[in-house]
Amino acid sequence: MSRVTIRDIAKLLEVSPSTVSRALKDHPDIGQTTKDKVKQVADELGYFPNNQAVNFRQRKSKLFGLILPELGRFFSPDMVRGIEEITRKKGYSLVIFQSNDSLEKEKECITLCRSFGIDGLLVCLTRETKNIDHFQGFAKNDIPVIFVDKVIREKGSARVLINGYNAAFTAIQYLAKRNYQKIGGVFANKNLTITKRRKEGFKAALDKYELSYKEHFCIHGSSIQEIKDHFLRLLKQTEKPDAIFTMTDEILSAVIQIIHEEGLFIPNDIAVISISNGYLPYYINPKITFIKHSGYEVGKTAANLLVDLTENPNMVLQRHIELETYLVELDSC
Amino acid sequence: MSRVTIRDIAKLLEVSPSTVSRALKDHPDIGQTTKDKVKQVADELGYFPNNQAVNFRQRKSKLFGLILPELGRFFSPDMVRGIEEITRKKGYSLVIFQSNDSLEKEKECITLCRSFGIDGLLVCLTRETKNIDHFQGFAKNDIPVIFVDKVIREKGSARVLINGYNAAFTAIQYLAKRNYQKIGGVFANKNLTITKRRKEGFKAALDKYELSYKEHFCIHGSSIQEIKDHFLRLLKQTEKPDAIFTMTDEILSAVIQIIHEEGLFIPNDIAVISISNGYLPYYINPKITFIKHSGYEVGKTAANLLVDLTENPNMVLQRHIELETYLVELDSC
DNA sequence: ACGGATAGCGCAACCCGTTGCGGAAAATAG
DNA sequence: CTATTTTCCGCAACGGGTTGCGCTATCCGT
Repeated sequence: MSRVTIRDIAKLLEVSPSTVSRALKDHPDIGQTTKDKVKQVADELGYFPNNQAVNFRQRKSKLFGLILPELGRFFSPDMVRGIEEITRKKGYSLVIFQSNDSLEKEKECITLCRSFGIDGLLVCLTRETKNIDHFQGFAKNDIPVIFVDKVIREKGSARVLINGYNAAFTAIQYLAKRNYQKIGGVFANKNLTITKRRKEGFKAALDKYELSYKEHFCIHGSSIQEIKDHFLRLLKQTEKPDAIFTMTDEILSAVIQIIHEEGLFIPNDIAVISISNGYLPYYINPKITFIKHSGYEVGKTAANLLVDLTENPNMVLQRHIELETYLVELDSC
Repeated sequence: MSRVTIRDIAKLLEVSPSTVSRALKDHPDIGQTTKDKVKQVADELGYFPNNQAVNFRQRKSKLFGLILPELGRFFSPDMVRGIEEITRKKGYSLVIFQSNDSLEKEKECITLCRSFGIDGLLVCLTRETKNIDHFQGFAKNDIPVIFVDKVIREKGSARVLINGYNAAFTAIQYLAKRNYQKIGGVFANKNLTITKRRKEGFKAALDKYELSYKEHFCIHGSSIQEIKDHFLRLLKQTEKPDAIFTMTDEILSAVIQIIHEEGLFIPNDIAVISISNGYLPYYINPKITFIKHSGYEVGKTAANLLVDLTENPNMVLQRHIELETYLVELDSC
């Protein structure tokens, strides 16, 4: 059974397809009686418009693309949730692609997005991505691209992320005020902008509170396993930190596991603070204080910006948005 | 700058668009020299096919829809990850929709899917959904629909989920063998098939080990808050369970929080076992034993089945798949 | 009754790649 | 050298909704 088209309705009523088309969208050129008849027949036949045809004609797809390294368990699901929510509210749908943290796959995703004729793109870059030249194709066709969360600082690019500098700063400040002296940090891949910003905030806060930055208290890793290994080694050193800052929930989860496995207690043996989306800190016993950032808000903000850029590219002034975070105090370090 | 079409190439080479089209796909009717020239020019101009036009013509979209109540933090991100992986490997892309556990929104999502002309659909039903009549429209157009995880038992429908009965049975068996006598259970909404199946397994195992099923040791809830409230009340009763089974990670996370807040210790005060995707049990101290199910595997299996149903609807025999789970022993109850 | 305004609708092109069919030129056969 | 096949390519329609433009019929005013 083939689907009902506008021409089927037209034939049945002995009018032209254009009349049907206009009648269905209440075009003033069409008389009320005709409109009524068309709508009634459309209803009876169970007609619904073929978006493929419409979008093809209008040269738009009402689709947004979302490329992200991987659907994780903390930040990204919330972000996707926020993106999907806004996206749909505004009449768009969302196609998702995983780049698996591979630059090559990221480029594949881009090709797919282009061939689908997406109207806008949200991207969370892979850790392999060093520049954003491969997104130039979209600019040429006036298709807006917004970088989210894992971004690269490049002028002109639209970016939505949290203020990682302030978040890290706030975390260390909290520890410093509680007289922790030997503050360590566990960070993601050294080369990522997200890591750099958070480490800058980390260092600045240490500086402000006259605590020396100790390189061997800071570890970096690109995978959870690497982080676990490095952190375990850190704990085995003769001089151990008395407090640990973790820059993401993923890292926090790794650190927590090692701490438990080593039979250490929080906060007596070691205090822990993290930038977090705000779930994990509640599962842990004792709960830990964290700097709350919201994947959901980042997602919503980015999606709203994308809609604006898509529909009124020239009206949008603020193309770079950093969301602020806040302290959620759950323990008593 | 508008995008390059097949006609642009045709004009440049003074051939017909059809020749270009055929040349680009190595049609035997076209001479080698022409093919080479076409391909070269296509390359120079940065031509890439307009999928919208192609799909419109072929009356297919190479898009799969995925409707789920909400993107959670445990099972569903992994499932989506698996779906996206297979989907893309097989040449399809994935559009996601959130129904927010509302039947009305679920229907909205269906309308969107239909108007997009998706080639196949994966659905995780809302808790409000009592029947699947509103999916009939897809059947009429030979568009396969697969129900995933949260399904409704209805003959003829394609379903992929875990064997919740066996999973629950295994969990209770584990507790019974360790001589827990007063086993409680925390379940989701009573009316859901997923809940019923797991509770059946729960009861069956109690029965096998001659442990009486106590209604007041079992609680149900539709939201995390509701579950927390009920569970807290359970703990305040004079007769408390000595072990608790939780049917999902979401529920486990709620239960864990209450246990911690009440200052109870696992497993001495109360043992805990859960069906889990396998992350949360590691964050908790002490780690807890769980029945491992895999959102990732469910996603991959469902996506593979969907591809099969889409491409060879008549070849597929097995339209109902239940994945088995296994015990992961982390504690020493 | 006649000129101009307006309401109501149809024609046909358009978006872009695909494909059945037919035709001309070249190659091969006889 | 003619007849037949093969090679290579173009024409035109298709898919389904949209839209600029033009045409006719009715209406109003004078």
